Amino acid sequence: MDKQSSNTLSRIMTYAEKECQARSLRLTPVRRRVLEMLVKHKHPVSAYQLLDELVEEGHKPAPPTIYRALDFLLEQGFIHRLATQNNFVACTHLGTLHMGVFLVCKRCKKTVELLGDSIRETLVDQADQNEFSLEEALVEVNCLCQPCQSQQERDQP
Amino acid sequence: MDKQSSNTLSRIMTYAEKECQARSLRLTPVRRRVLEMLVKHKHPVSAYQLLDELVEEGHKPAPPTIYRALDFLLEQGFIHRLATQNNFVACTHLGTLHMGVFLVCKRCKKTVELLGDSIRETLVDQADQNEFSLEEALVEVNCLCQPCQSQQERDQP
DNA sequence: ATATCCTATGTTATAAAATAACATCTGGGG
DNA sequence: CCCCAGATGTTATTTTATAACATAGGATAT
Repeated sequence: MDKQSSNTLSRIMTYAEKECQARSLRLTPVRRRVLEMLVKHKHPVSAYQLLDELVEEGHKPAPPTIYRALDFLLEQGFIHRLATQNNFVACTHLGTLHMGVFLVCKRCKKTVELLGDSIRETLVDQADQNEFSLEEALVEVNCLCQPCQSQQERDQP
Repeated sequence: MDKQSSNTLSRIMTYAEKECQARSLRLTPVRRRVLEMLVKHKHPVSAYQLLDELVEEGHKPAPPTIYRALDFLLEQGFIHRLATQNNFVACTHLGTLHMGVFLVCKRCKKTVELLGDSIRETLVDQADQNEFSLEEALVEVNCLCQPCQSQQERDQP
């Protein structure tokens, strides 16, 4: 891993630790390990992928252990869930109030998380008009990233 | 069923038939039946609920049959999939170019589909800035509808 | 210190959602 | 009529997620 992502990783872990302390919650070894793994991955990963990685490390947790850790991290806003992919991904806007808006390349799965402020405004508005109160939202956008667009053109000219 | 929804049902089925004809595709009995069931339901329903209903009717299809029908209906844009709920719902804006934007009451599951034009514009914009080309998007908004807000207040004052 | 309680984790089993792989049917074009 | 592509049937399996109950471990009060 390069210096940049290493910095990012440690900064995120420090942030998570402080947040947990502030909220009187425990960032236990399993939770910490799962968060670390998610931060290190470039792409969203599934619960069972995480499970397999832990098994390789010697730990042998069962599915509920992973799902409980994921639930915790979701609740604290440290990670997001991409429902169309059955995947989880570390939040890249920790500490910033935002809505989960994701561009996902449907070919290589490269994922970019946006802040989605203007979308949030629109949604609050439209929810209001329909007498719904917005609680939380998930926006998943199936895309092609630039390299995959080029590749696609080469594949099917 | 009241006259209004009956009209809606038959109008939708007629629309689907014409569209299939125009595209040289077959709205087979299974596909037709699944679409009918989805239109009749007020809330999004799961593939296995649909399966159970067909079993009750005497038909005894296996999961692949339902999923193939659902895939067909999704491709034709007659229905949408709500990924966070593992549910499917009939499109309420047939014939209108739109993006799937859903307000879903997290208590009673009442669901409203919006056209989402302004959100689409925003997303195209932001995808562009990130060198992604938008293909399709899913926006699911967890909400509380007005009656459920009131109920919630009564439950937990 | 230790009893107690709450939270987290371990463990086993199972439910729920989706798909793979292959067989069979069917209906429209030659 | 025959053929073939597309649709459905069938069986088995994979993938994702949770239920239910047992155990451990850390903070708090006494």
